Amino acid sequence: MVTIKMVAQRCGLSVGAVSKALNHQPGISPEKAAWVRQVAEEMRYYPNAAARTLKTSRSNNIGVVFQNRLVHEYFSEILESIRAYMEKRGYDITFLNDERDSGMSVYEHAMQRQCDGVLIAQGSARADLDRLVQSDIPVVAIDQLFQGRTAVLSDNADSFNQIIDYLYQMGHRRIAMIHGEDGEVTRMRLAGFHRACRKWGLEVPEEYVVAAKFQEPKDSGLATRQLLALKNRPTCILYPDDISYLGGATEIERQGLSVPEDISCFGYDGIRLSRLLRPSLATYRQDAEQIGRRAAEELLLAIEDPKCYVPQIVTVAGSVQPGDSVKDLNQ
Amino acid sequence: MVTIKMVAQRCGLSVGAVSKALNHQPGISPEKAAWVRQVAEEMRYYPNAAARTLKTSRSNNIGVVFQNRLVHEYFSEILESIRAYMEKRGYDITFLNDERDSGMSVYEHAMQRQCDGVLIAQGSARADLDRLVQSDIPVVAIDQLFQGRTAVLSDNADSFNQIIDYLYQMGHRRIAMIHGEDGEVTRMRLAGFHRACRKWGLEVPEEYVVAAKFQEPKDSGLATRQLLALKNRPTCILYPDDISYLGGATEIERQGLSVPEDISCFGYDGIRLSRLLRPSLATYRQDAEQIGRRAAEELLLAIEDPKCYVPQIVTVAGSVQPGDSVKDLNQ
DNA sequence: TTGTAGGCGTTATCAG
DNA sequence: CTGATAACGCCTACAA
Repeated sequence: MVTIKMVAQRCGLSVGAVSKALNHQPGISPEKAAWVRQVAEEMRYYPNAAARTLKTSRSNNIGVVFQNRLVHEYFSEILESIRAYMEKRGYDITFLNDERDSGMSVYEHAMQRQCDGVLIAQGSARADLDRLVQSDIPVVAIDQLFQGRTAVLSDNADSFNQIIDYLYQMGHRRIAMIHGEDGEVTRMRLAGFHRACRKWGLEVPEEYVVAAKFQEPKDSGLATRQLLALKNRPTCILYPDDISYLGGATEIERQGLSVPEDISCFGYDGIRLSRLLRPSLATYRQDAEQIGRRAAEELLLAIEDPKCYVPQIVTVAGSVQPGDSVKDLNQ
Repeated sequence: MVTIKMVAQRCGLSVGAVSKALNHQPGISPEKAAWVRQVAEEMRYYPNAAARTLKTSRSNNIGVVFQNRLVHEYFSEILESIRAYMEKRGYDITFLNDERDSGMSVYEHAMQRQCDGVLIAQGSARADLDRLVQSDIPVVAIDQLFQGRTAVLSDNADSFNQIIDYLYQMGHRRIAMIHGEDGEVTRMRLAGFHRACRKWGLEVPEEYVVAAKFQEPKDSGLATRQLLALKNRPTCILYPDDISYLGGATEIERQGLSVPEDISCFGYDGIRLSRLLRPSLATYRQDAEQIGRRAAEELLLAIEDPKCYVPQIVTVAGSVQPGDSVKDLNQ
C-alpha cells in the first residue's frame, strides 16, 4: 500500500505538506499543491480509510439495517438505489445487524464502525433500534416512523385515493381489502382505504376487510377464500402486495373462477412480475428508486450539517399501474 | 465511546494489560483476565474498528462486488446467505464498486478499506476485476472462473443431466433450448444440454437452440415465437431462467396455445415465483443459500490461513423441481 | 510557505 | 505476570 509518507518522499516534501495539498488546505502554494496531487495520483495513492477514520472520526461509511428482507424485490430495489447514490457521493455501505454472537446492538455496531449515518430499511420496529434512534448518529428510516427522525414513506394513505378512483371509474362498487400485519404501514393503508371509499360513498362491510400477511401468498389465499364465500361477494379484491396476489389467484382458479372475468384483483408494489403476469396485474407502483434516493439524500444532509438539519417526513408518491386483472364493469 | 483506556482506568490497570485480557493473550493471570473482560462487558466496551484495523491491518470486513444485480432474486438470495454467514463469524460486509468518481478500481477500493477478502458475485467479467484477482487479497468468485482463484459454481453442466432425465421420463423427445448471453455459464449449460441429449439418443436440430438474454422476458418471447413457428415443433422448451419463461408464456398464450397442453416449459433458478405461478413452473432449483454459504466459507478459509489455502472449484448441486408446466406425454 | 510533533485507539514488544 | 512504549497512517496545530 502506498502511504502518504511515500508520496512525501517522492515529492521531497514533508508528510504535513503533502497532506495539506491532498486535502486542498491553505499553507502550500497552489502550484506545488497541484503537482503533489498529480504525483499522488500517479503513484495511485489513496488514503488509508482506517487511519483517516481514526483521526477524523469520519468513516465515509453508511450503515444499513436491512434484516432479511433482501429477498423482496421492493426492498432490493430500494437498497440498489441507496447504494448507487451513496457510491456516487463517495460513501461506502456496510450492513448493520445485531444477530452477531457478541450480543452487540445495532447502535454499538454502528459506533464500532464509526458509521457516519445509518439507514433503517426494515419493516418492523425493534427494541434494539431504539438505542440507535436515541443516539447522536444521524438516522433516516424508510417506511417507518421514529420520534424526531427523518422518515421516507411511500404514500400509503394517499395511494388509496388513486386506487379507489381508478377502481370506481372501472365501475367497481364492492371493493374488499386484504391487508398485511398490523403496523404503521397497514394502519395508514387501512385509513386511506376507508377514507377513499367514503369519498365515493362506497360502503365497506366489515367482512370486506380481512387480515393476512405481507409476502405470504398462502395467507392471502385463505383470505381470498373467505371473501369468495360471502353472500354479497366483492367485485374486486385488493391485495397487500403483488406476491400475495398470486396466492389469491390460485384460490380463485381453484374455485373455477377467473381473473378478471369473475372477480377483479389489484396488487401493491408494482414489482416487475406484475407486468409479466397474464393477465397483467393492476397494482400500485411504488417508486422504490426514488424512495431509496430520497432517504440517501436526507441522510447525507443530516451528516454534512447535523446542527442545521431538521428532520422531516418525506412522502414519495407512486402511481396506479393499470392492468388486465381489473375488469371494466362499465361495458 | 468507551475506549480501552477507560476500561483500564476503571480496572486500575494499564492499557496493555487490558488489551491482553481482552484478546485472550498470555501475560496476565486467567482470573484477572476474566474479571477485566467482565468489566469491559459491563461498560459495553467494543474495540474501535478503525484503530484495530490500522494496527492489525485486519478489518473484519469483507468486500462484495455485486454490480446492479441486486434486483435478481437468485443473487439476492446468495447475498443474503453470505451476509448471514459472515455476520455469524463476526465479519461485516461492504459493497465494493468501481463506479465512484475517484476513478478508483475495485482493487484500490478494497485496499483502501483493507478488506480481509473479496467476494465476486456478478455475472460478466470486467477488466477492472483482473487487477483485484491478481492481487494478494483473498478472492472467491461466484458463477465465474478466475485463474488461480476459488470459484463456487452452480452445476450448470450437470444440471441438464437431471433436467433431460426428467423430461425424457415425462415422454419428451423433442426438446428445445433458449439460452442466455454467451459466457462461462451459457457455454457450460449448452454443453451439458447436448451431452444429456446424446445420452438419451435425442436429436437436437440446430434450430432448436435459440439465443436470448438472461432475465429478459421479451427476448425469450421472441425466441419462443421462432420455436413455435417451426415445422417440427418441440414438445418442450427450456428457458434460461424463470423470469424469461414469463415472456415465453405470454407468447404461447398470444398464439392461442396453452402450457402445458400444447407445449411444455421448463425454467431455471427455482425462484419463489416458480411455485406460485399457475400452472406451476417446472424448473431447476439452484441452491442459492448453499452457494452463498460455501463461497463465504471458502473465503474465510483463504483469509484465515492464506499460505495453506489451495483454491478450488466448488460445485453446488441443485435439483429438478417438478411442476405442472411439463405435460406427461406417457399418458 | 514549510516542517515537526502530538495524538486518534489499538496491539505488540520489551524491560521491569 | 505487569506496565510502559512504540508503532499503524493520517491530520492539524504550532513552530520555524
